[in-house]
Amino acid sequence: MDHMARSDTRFRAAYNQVLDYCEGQPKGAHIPSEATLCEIAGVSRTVIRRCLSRLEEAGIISWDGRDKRILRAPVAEDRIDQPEPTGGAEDLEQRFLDWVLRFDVPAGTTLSVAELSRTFSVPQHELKEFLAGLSRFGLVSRRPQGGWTLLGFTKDFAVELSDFRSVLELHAVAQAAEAPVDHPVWARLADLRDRHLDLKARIDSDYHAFSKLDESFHQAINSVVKNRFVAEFQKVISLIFHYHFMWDKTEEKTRNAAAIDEHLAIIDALEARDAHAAQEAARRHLRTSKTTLLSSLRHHDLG
Amino acid sequence: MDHMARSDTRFRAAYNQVLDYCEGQPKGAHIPSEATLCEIAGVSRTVIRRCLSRLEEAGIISWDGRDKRILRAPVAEDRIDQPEPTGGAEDLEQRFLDWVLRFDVPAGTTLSVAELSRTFSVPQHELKEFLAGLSRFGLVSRRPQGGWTLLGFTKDFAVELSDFRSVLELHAVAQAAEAPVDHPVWARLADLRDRHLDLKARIDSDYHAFSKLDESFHQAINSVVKNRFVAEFQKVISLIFHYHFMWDKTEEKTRNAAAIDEHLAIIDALEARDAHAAQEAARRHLRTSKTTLLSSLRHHDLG
DNA sequence: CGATGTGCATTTAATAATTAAGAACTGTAT
DNA sequence: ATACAGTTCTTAATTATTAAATGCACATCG
Repeated sequence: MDHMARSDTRFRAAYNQVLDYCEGQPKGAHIPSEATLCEIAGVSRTVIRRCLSRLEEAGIISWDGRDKRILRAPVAEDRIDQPEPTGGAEDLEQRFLDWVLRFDVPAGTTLSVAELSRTFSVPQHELKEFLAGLSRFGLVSRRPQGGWTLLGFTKDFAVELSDFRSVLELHAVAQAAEAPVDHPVWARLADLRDRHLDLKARIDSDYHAFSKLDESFHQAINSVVKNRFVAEFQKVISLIFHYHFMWDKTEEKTRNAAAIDEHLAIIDALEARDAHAAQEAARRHLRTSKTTLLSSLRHHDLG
Repeated sequence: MDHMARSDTRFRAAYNQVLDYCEGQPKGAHIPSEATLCEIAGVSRTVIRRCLSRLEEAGIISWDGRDKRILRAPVAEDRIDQPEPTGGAEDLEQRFLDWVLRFDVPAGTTLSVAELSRTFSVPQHELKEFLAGLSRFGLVSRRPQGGWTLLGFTKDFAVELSDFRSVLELHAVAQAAEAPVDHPVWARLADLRDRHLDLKARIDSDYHAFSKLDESFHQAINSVVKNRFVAEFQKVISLIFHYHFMWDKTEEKTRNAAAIDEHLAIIDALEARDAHAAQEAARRHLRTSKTTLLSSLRHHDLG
């Protein structure tokens, strides 16, 4: 137990789960087969056998071959502490992009795995995998001397991202216009129209609320396209646009008020099933978004 | 020298490079500063100092502080062997997709890093990074018990891939139709037209040659779009389509003859600067491709 | 005998430990 | 005052170690 290589999280969780099972059983009851316990806990037999060993040691069960019986009911002290409630390892993507944009990490910066590992408290190998994934989107690239370089967030990057977004979103709008009347998108759009009108009425005070509404709107439009590639890209795209608009506070009120009208125009055209008008409205809106993203980069002295 | 952790490839290369330098110098000559040698070899001072130590041990130079002189000319035996000429680590992507399609690895197969590491003779951590990258494209996903699952190459996957390809390629065609007269794409298209007509004339015997021509054609079309995201995806898309057509031999001759005509129709429309006709021709061709991809899956008993 | 279950051995994956390489800081001789 | 070497500290690639998964042979019970 000195130098642990791989974490025994799986064992700990399984052990507690088996304890849960034991609690529901009366003293002297037979315990099901190892394989059955595997299915209950969702782990391999190796782990279950470790659990049984420990249960025997703790005097909670007797175990001799296939004869396993409950000796006493488990108490609170029998449980094993679950270390680290996966505090940091989860939404690394969000946190990473947040960090890049919040601190205006400039393009060309070399990212060190060790340093990132500390700031995000995530094991190094997970970060390596994460960066490898990002490199597929052209956001980072490996340096010949080792390490990684942040490529994104130049002017070129923003232009290409915007253009790509336009391609995807115009396609989504075209699909939406053809959606059958009972498609869930129509209910979502009706709801979104109300929320847009609502916000428009109180835009002077609540213009900050637009950011969330914007995300919902674009999500609704893109939900019409059932495509894993589109979905994956959409995640990155929406993150970047979303964050940039959050940090760029110049003329936020005017900008958001204008965007609301642009959204409404798209909804109008879609509900009228006017595919051509919807395309045009969407094109207009995407053009505005692109301009905003570019100007926000300029304010941050990038590109 | 017992258990090496990190490879000393860099040192070996640098050492030989410094030997090269020494060969050009007369006996007794002074050797430039460590920093200068760094620039010559393109490595850090740490490596250069290791080189100097070894050169001193080998009796090739004398080294006392900044006083470094050549004692004797290096001979062939002084060189260090350059291990492994990076035999396998390079185009892993090609080899992996090739492997999947060649052996019809079915969707849902669990891929073990250890096994893949052996079959491709690539270090495990590189494979992990590679798979992490692929997961961004929805081709594989991590299993909770560890390991990875191959997701792609189901019917759904093929449909979504084809649709996504259509979106990108129709956009590219639209861009191409608007390209200025001096754009290099026109020369490429003219050349492609000739090669298509040439192949069409001898299709009965040389229909195998179409595969390469197809790739060139789609590459030319997409070259108009300067976008890193499009380019990255195009790589995967073209690989998958390309390989599938290579393995699916049913009615290859008829299929290729038809595709040639479809390509020519697109070229005709583009050269006439008729954007609408080009879109329609491209749409027709993409529809055929999709059907072919789907039927090839059916022949392989997938989906 | 067949089905189900266990014991044991092997294989795989996560993570720590190790070592080469990189980079910065410091003193010193020219 | 400055270019250089000595030193120390960091970082990244790779091996080693341990937890977990898997596969096979044998046992036990109906």
